[in-house]
Amino acid sequence: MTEVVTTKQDERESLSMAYSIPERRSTADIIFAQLRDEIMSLDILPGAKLSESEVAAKFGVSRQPVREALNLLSSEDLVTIQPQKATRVRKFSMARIDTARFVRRAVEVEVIKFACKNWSDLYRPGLERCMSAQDRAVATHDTQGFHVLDEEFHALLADVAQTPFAFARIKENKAYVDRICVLSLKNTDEMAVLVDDHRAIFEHITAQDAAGAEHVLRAHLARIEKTIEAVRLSNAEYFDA
Amino acid sequence: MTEVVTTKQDERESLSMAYSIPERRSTADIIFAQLRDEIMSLDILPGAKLSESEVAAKFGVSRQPVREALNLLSSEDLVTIQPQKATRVRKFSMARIDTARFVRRAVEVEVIKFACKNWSDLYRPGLERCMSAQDRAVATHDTQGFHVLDEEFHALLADVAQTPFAFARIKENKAYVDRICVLSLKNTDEMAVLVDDHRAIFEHITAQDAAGAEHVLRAHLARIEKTIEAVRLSNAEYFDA
DNA sequence: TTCGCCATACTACCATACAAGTTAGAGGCG
DNA sequence: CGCCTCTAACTTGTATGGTAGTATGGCGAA
Repeated sequence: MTEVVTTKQDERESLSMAYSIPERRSTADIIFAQLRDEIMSLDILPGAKLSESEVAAKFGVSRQPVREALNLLSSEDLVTIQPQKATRVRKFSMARIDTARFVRRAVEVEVIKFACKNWSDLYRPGLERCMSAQDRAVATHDTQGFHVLDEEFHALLADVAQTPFAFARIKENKAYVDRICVLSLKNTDEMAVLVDDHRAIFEHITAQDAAGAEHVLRAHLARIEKTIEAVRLSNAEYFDA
Repeated sequence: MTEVVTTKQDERESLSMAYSIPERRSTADIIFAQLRDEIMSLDILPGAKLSESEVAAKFGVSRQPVREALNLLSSEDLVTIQPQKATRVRKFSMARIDTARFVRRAVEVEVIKFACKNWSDLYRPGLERCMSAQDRAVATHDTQGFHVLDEEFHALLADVAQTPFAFARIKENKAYVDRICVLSLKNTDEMAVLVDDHRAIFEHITAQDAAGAEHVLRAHLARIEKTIEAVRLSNAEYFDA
């Protein structure tokens, strides 16, 4: 298999796809992906120190690839590099959160409009199957599975809109907010409300009612707010001043 | 190369109202900024090879900081790193262009809505001064200056909307498209049309007419399309298949 | 001539060593 | 006792050598 000769961009793209992770990657890429996962899942907490030497020892490699990984994480604002001092996992910043939510909302509102315009019954089975699966996830209290299905639903919307590229941006900003919500225990009632939202959005799109779909979507995306606020109060130590 | 005190980049950094990231101005950062400028201004053309050794020799430093700079450029999709083969300046991709335009439009439409909602006459002098300066730039055929003022105008809109953070995203995506338009000679007539758009947007915002402002903004952002198409035909060698 | 193989010269990648800045703590001095 | 200072142990930043993978050009054989 000489086909594994992919460029760095390809590797990282495939990471965001979450599926089909290539095997042959550079050491730096592996460490980057690993650290990123641990930061996103809060296995490494905000504020934690990430010494080049320590990480290098942990992975059994030299400092160089670790350094490159940390540089990339820094470019994603996941860590802060203080020269000659320390590298730390960046804490949550309300400004960053607001930006992420703002951009995500803006992009997805635009996506919804295209989805209404391009609606075809060809997309109906996929969306209905996804929502049914969400019902089952709620019934079985499968928060993990629901999270995956929720993301799939929004990906399907982007498919309908024929703007799959835009979903990458939605996902980016969604991921940052989701990282915070790991700290919050979602109960089944809240999940059920989200499924209702999905159904309402679906109905408006099938009716090609852009204004209605937008209205529900905005309310849908606003629901996360009280969760964020709760986490901010209960876990203030993970937030920037 | 250790005594790096002040460069012209410092002032440009201070312009961005971003977060208070401690400025680390290492050799790698300088090389990154320099290469980025040269790529963005097309001093280095798409497809050109960027060998670690050559760049290192050019700057009189070792390969390591150059390598880090290239990694960061790679994370911004400005270069492609082909392991053990070469590192090249990435060519234009229509998919990437469409994504950038889509996101920019989505975000700025949202910004405009907030601007209408939050309008106050306090913002009037700044915007009027900016538009007057644009008139002068058109009159003196100062395309360079117009470009700066155009960006300032859209930044001011974000100020009105009280979403300065969102402008960072607008600027990111705007920059990618602007890079292409370097290849196109803007004539004064086109610039005058853009100023008219700005005035129309301004009027709608002062009247707090969100729908009207959005309509003009969409038309405004669509004007670039024919420029892109022209460049794509006249400079096909800089585009990906 | 044309095809296939191999040596060679390139590339990015990784490891190691050294340099320079920061912080914390021990110890001397007022 | 309290404060200042200096040292030592961290940290990240840079330089350099060596390694593995890739493309290319030349040579030999069909």
